[in-house]
Amino acid sequence: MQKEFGKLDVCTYICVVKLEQAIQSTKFKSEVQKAGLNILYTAWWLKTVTSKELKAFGLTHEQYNVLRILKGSYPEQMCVKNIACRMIEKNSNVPRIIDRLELKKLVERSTSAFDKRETVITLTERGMRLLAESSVKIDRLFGEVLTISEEEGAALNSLLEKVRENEE
Amino acid sequence: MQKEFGKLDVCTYICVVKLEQAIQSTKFKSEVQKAGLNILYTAWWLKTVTSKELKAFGLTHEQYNVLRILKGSYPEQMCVKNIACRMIEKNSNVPRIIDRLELKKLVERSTSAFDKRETVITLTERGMRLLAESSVKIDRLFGEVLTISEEEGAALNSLLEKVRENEE
DNA sequence: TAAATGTACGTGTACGTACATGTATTTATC
DNA sequence: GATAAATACATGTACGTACACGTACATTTA
Repeated sequence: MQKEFGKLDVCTYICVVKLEQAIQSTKFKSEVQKAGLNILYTAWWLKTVTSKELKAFGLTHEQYNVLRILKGSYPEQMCVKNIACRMIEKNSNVPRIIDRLELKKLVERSTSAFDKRETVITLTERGMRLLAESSVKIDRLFGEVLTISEEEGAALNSLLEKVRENEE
Repeated sequence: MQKEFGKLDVCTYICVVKLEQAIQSTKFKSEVQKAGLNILYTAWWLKTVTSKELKAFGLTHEQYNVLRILKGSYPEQMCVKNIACRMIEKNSNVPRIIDRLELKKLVERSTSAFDKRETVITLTERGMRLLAESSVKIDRLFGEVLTISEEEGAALNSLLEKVRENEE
């Protein structure tokens, strides 16, 4: 049985449009405050939608990201540090994610010859194959789900960068 | 020592504006794909900024949210289910978050008289006080950090709702 | 009213995040 | 060249998420 919240279950939430309905709140202090919550909620929504798709491949969102980053510099290998600095969530514990990928034989660890402190990660044949299969699905999903136009995408990008303009 | 990624440490990331710089990538397939990553990154950024502020109060982002939700219906009590359906992350394990708030004596659990399956949560005096102090700080932080205008906030909100318009 | 079904919540597990610390190795400094 | 500082990574802990399942209680149905 699917977990439920109020009258809506998790599947329903994925189709819910309005923030007010999603978090059962109508009183926001301002559009700006609402935007903050909206960013958090939309990120959760995006992650959930893609995670559901990745489940068929036995991958988590984060494991998929690491595989994609590795592919990005293929055939050049990458060390853990260089993977970490490309992750979206900057506190990702990359060694731990690598542990799981290694268990599934999707990547291999070896010590760098140039700097023995570095652990160099290689995508295996199997990892390449799984990534190829899953990324087709994910790209298609994004195409189906994110139906905003390029212009709207660009507008969204410039607004989000503006949001992040200020430091602490 | 602060954890580092490439040349940037976590504190630096908080001030980084451009997504390209943040995730060390310049080749996005489209503005729409970039927007997807931008939403995820901005959400991480927002959470990190507020979590740092909440640390002074011994609260996590999620614990703070639960306290705020409780205050929202104060003095009326809330059951676990009704808290859960107001959380931004819909799979939050609310009983576990309540466990920690209860340990810190910020809330109290009791069984509902109307429906013995329900656990009713009450904000304690101490919880009220801590929430009051911390929310002043958080509201101020948001005011300082989110310097977009109300119009920009409204534009952002309508774009984000458009992003979520499509189901799986 | 007895049995079946549904609901609310607690709890267990795998995984991820945030952060601190330990260890091996490299680089900087004297 | 020896020592100190910095770096790369692994690992431990507390907490959160995603999800499955168990138990107590409520509601529906026969």
